[in-house]
Amino acid sequence: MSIVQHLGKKTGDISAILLAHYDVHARTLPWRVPPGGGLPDPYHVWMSEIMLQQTTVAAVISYFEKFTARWPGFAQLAAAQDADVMAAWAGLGYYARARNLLKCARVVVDQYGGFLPQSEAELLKLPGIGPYTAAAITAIAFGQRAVVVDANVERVVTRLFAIGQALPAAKPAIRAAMDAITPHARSGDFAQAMMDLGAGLCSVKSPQCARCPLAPFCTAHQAGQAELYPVKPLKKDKPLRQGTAFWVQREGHILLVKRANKGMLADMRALPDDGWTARSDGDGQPPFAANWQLSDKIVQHSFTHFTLEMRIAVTEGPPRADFGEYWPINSLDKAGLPTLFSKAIRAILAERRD
DNA sequence: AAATCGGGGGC
DNA sequence: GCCCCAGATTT
Repeated sequence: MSIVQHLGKKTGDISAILLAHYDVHARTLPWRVPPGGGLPDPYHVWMSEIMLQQTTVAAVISYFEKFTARWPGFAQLAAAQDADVMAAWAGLGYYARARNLLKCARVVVDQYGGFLPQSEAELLKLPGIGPYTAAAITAIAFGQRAVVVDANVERVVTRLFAIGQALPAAKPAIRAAMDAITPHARSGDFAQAMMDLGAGLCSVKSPQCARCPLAPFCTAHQAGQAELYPVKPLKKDKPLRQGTAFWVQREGHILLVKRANKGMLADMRALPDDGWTARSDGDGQPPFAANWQLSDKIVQHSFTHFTLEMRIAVTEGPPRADFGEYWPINSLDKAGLPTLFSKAIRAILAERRD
């Protein structure tokens, strides 16, 4: 018997009860309008959904405010300088999203008259918009029914129906179950209600089933095993890589470079480095011959699939490098550097204060 | 199907 | 320290 058949007539009860709960308990977020307040601005929905990919609400809020204040709509964003957008995204991570954000805004302006297409299939063709984001925009911004599945929904649904298959193999079953409980009216609110539930009561570690409006429907809870779902795949161990970054100082400025347009931290402004990657250590070779002094400070930074220990070599005065740009030390916070290099700079400046 | 791609918050 | 997060894209 399939999950959908097993649900029977309870599917409507789940959405009705959860929506009633959402009407009272919805989180207030900058990209939302209160329940019953009509549809939000599609530009805001799109912007928030891109920023929220694999990123917590708490980390996104200030970036959302900054971006929408500086670029209030698709037209303004499409006209922005690439480097300005990349710098504004600095610190949020997954920088391919920033490049795709800009690409997408330009496609919307050039090919869609400045408005997002309203069909899920058409949204799916746009840069940076995958199955989750296309469904979320369709439901939340345009009020059309769509089946929205993110990590919160995966957790809530696997618990509701005790789906014991491991991720990612469980995804088709999860989607089928979400499809079965998604209402035709207010499917956007329903999706957000499921996400609020996953971010709050139905948490990873210690779910608060006693306060959950869906507890009467929840198979995992009834078995006292909510925290066992979803079943995750074993994760591989992260390698430790060694690398070096180079601090080239001249007359109150330091040398910054633009990283390659592929791979780690692509297109971002950065300190020169010795070519470290996720797969191999750097070669330790500086960008040019000089009197290099190796700092005692070592920056440790953990990425998704490896950890980097980065040493910092310092040189001052001539020779002048014939590449990159010299940036004023006292405004390095405005250079738009990824966190790894911000850490390195803080380390050197702290060393000098000591 | 598996690997790649950041960073911070929670515990 | 480890786990996770409003995933998409490439390999």
